[in-house]
Amino acid sequence: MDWDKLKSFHAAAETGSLTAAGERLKISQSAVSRQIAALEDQIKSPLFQRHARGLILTEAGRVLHRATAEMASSVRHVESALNDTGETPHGEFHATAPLAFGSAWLVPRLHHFTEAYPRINLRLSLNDREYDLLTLEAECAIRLRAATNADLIQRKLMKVHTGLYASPEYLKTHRAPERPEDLDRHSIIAYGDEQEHMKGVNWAQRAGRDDRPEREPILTLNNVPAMVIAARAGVGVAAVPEYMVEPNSGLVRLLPNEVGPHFDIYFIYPSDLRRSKRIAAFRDFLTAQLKVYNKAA
Amino acid sequence: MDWDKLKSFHAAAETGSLTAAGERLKISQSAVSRQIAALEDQIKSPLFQRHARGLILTEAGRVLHRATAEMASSVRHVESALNDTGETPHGEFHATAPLAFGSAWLVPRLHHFTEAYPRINLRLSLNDREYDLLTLEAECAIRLRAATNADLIQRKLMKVHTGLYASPEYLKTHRAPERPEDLDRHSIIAYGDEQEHMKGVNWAQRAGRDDRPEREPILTLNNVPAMVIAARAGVGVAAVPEYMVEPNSGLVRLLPNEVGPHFDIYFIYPSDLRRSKRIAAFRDFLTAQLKVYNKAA
DNA sequence: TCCTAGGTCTGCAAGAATGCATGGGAACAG
DNA sequence: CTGTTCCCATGCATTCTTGCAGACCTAGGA
Repeated sequence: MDWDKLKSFHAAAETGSLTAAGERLKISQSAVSRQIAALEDQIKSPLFQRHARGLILTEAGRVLHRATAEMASSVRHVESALNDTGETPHGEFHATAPLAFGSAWLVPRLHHFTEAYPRINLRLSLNDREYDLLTLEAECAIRLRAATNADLIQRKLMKVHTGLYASPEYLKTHRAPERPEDLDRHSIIAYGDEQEHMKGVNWAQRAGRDDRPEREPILTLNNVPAMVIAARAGVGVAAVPEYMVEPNSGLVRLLPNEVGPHFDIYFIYPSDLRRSKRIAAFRDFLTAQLKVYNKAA
Repeated sequence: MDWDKLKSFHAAAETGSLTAAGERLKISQSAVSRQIAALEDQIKSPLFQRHARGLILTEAGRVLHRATAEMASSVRHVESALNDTGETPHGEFHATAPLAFGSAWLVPRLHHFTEAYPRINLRLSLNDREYDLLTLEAECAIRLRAATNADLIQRKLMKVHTGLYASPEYLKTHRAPERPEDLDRHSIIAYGDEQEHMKGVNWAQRAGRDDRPEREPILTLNNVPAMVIAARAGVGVAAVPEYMVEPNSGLVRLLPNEVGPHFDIYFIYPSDLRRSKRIAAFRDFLTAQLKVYNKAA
């Protein structure tokens, strides 16, 4: 059985299309098509149902996909391990972070990392879904939730508070609230998504409402940076983590003495990579930047 | 990273030579050479020390080999699983058995299996080393020792007794013993190997010696079928399992009323393959043949 | 109903990997 | 010390795979 064909099959199974698989593998779609045809020929049974919008795995395809997923995981592990030879950390390094934290806090500080470790090729996936660290879908993650798996090592980075923000222009027409109850006469920008665990930030809807039902938001977004943009554009009041708002960013903090909801941010990586120089480098970078950030606050 | 090249590397790492790897993969040695050169190029570090008699893995090579071994295991698992679709058992099937039991007992009965399951392509490895069933180095094994791993399912096939045998020609010059002590004046054919666990059969050296040291064998072999051949050729007295000697095989059983050492024979397979039709077929064949064999005895 | 978008399959020329034959080096036996 | 035997590396003709371009199919919207 031809391992390269299995690799092509794997890419097709993951992406759900021969075209996308070809792009991922940097070969043509026709090559993928023929490789998979050859595989199907060999095991004398189709691996995909060809559908007008892409591919659906057959039963045999699912069986094969489980195996190729293991193989892909092995490959990623060994690539990671081989990048940990030598003195200085180097090689491709794949990290992931939540969209909001990543774009607002992490990315503006990343140059400190890239300058300190020029031989590391960082690939940062900003994405709120949880990558599977055990199969090294990513080598480390910054997450808003602690991991439960014992094979993952985690370290709490910081506790984050949520603040209420609005633009000065908005506040010209809506007087700034003095007590949480005053939010009743404000336009609320809310966070909303399928992902329940992000709901913790919707403080603006609850603050000062006690037993009364939540306020109806005027705008619901599934993207925290977009909430900040909306607030800055004068749409209304948004409750977002403090790190989303730089000191002179043109947003005014409302009810600064109210303690909003808070949550923790974790740095997580598989215990296999305990000795990884690249992980250590990234961890050191994070803690150093946190120190600076906390001192400024 | 090119999975086919990893396959070539794996074959080279396992066989210890590019030439042998080429033979196993049915490609030329030069192709293997170049694929591995390409890999070494990619990770910028050699995978083998080229030696006049073959290859020795470097540190990086060992790391990579662990990964490719996992991949190879995944491939074998999925090949096995894909062969278990459909109604009738079919496909390649790899079993292993001890050399002696396999050649003397199993092989003469195999035609019943091959005739009953013509769509199974049986590959039987007669070998006293223990194949790793968990990585499907073989799909099932007949062994003289119980397995300790919980992921292996085992079933005791039979209890085997050891008998003392010599040829009629030999007995013309050496009177047949009437008591175990009489073996002192006989030539002993012994079993000896690095593998300690096979030593149980060396009854001929101990029988009737109580506290006295064992008899010195006149010939030591690491191959039980060869012991039978030696006994048949009149070299001396050999203690071998009963199944090694067919009723009218030209060997005489000595001291038939003495109970020699005995051991158990197990049929073992990984619990993953609990539902494998091919395993079930082989197990059924074995139990059916055992029934016939025990009835005859 | 037709058109578009997104996807897969196929013919043909270009390009990459293969096999063969050869060269060279290291171990081992005589 | 020399011949022999295993090995691995490399040049060249060949084969196989790839990429490109276009045909074809189906779902969904105008």
